[in-house]
Amino acid sequence: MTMETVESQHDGSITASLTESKSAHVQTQTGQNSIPALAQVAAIAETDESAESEGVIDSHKRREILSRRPSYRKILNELSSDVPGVPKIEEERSEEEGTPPSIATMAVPTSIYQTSTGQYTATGDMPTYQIRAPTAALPQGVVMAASPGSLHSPQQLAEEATRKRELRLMKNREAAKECRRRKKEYVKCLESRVAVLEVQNKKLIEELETLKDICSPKTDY
DNA sequence: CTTTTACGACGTCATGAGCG
DNA sequence: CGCTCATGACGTCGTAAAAG
Repeated sequence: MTMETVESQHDGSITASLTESKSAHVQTQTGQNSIPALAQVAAIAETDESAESEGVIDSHKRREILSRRPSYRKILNELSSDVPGVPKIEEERSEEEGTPPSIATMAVPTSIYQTSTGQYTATGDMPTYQIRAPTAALPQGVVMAASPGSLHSPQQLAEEATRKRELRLMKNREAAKECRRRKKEYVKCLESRVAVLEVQNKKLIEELETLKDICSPKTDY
């Protein structure tokens, strides 16, 4: 698929500013764009007229501008500390924090799937995914057993590399799912906060009108 | 009924942040 | 400094709804 289709890509959720991110992507290959980051870019673009008038945006600076913002959890938790009404994104792995990540069966909080055999079986109506069957399946439970120093033959090295790759992919897969979940939660919280603030705003406006009526005597003559 | 479109979810890659 | 985690970007797939 070519790149121009990206524009019409419908990544439904929050990739509203693909054009912006594309330009950033081209320049810095970071592509680390986000909504708050965009806001920052806009804000800085406003205040940093001089730099822009020179026509040269220091790539390093741009990099900083586009650098990754704190995680959703951080933002939301900071928000929630300011505003009592905003719920926190809960730390769901608080208990299994100490457990090594390379466990065969992971205690996924939502219990969406199992990873015991490299097969991702979704419960409910979710589709079933299968990891591309590696030539040497992950030796579940003995992950990280062999140290690189003990490997000799190229084949062993290749197997080790494959195993490491599969492990990394599996972890990243989980991380991506979790990240999306948090993102959705984050958006929901923001939406609910908007609703609350709108109500608040409306009330304040009404109050203001009432006070105006009270304080300003009728000027009938 | 078939095709098109929109959307959500996923897997993977790249990369910055943070930690030991 | 290397490693792991978090997340944006991208491409793909499945599905529901609309259009033909």
